[in-house]
Amino acid sequence: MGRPPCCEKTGVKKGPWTPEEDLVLVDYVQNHGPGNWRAVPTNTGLMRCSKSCRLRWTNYLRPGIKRGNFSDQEENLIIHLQQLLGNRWAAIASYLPERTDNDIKNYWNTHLKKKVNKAAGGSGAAEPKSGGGRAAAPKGQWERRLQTDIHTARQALREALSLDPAAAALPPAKLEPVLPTPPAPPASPAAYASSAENIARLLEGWMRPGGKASSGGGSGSSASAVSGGGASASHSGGTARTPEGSTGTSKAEGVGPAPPAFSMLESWLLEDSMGHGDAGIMGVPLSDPCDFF
DNA sequence: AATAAAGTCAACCGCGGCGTC
DNA sequence: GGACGCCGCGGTTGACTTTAT
Repeated sequence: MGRPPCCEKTGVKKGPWTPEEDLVLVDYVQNHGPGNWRAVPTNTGLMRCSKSCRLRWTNYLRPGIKRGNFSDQEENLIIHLQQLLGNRWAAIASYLPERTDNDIKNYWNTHLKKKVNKAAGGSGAAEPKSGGGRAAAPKGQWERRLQTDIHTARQALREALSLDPAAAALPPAKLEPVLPTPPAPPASPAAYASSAENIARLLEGWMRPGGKASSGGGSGSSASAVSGGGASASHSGGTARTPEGSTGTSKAEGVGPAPPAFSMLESWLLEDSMGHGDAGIMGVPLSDPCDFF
């Protein structure tokens, strides 16, 4: 009614992305930076809608994202954050810089939900359900509410991290100076270059005879070589991945070291324990305590 | 070895928020 | 102040893979 479908334009391609399309998109983002997605299809000739381009970039081509292989710390963190924030995957993802909201959402729906439900004895208490899909409160309000929850969140994080022996074993020396705010997306050309490397590897695996070229998209879409069976090839950013094109699921990968995100979180927690307070958390100063609700 | 069922994940859809005119 | 357009988010779907029978 009010709004026409975003991709009503005829000729807009849907479905899995091909490596060629990925290359075009990466090339464009390298030159122009992410953003102005509306202009991407027209400037690149990609027969994709702007949304699709943005999604592809943020979920797969963006450098520095890690896929599959969620560690116990990450699991615990997601569970706790989910309890605190509800299904605000973007907000949760901001605490896991290497993970995309889509990835976290999928992981929650496929793994953690069951896990938590089981742990809760099927009481169904695991889902706070922050108001039927959309936030029950306006954004500004929930952000403020989130800030009030910071202490609770920290406790939860501490809990989450302390539950995992591996976390406790992490040498404090690894902790880096930290911004408590979620890391900003990479902006330097070098960062984009790493994305180009992703694509290069992707193509490498795609063209390799044994590389399961089109196994993914059984229905003839070569892109599934990227997103399906060979999906892992497209996301080397940050984590070393074998070009074997394993299924991209967690079992296909070895257990890696704790992600930097956890160093950050731990550092944040440490800072807190040392009395550095909330300054800077969420990067948004709480203007007025009276604003709460 | 073949088939069915379950699990996983990439992508799409629709909605709401925010900025601009 | 209202209308319009773009962006981002969360829910959902469909295709593919893996596991069980």
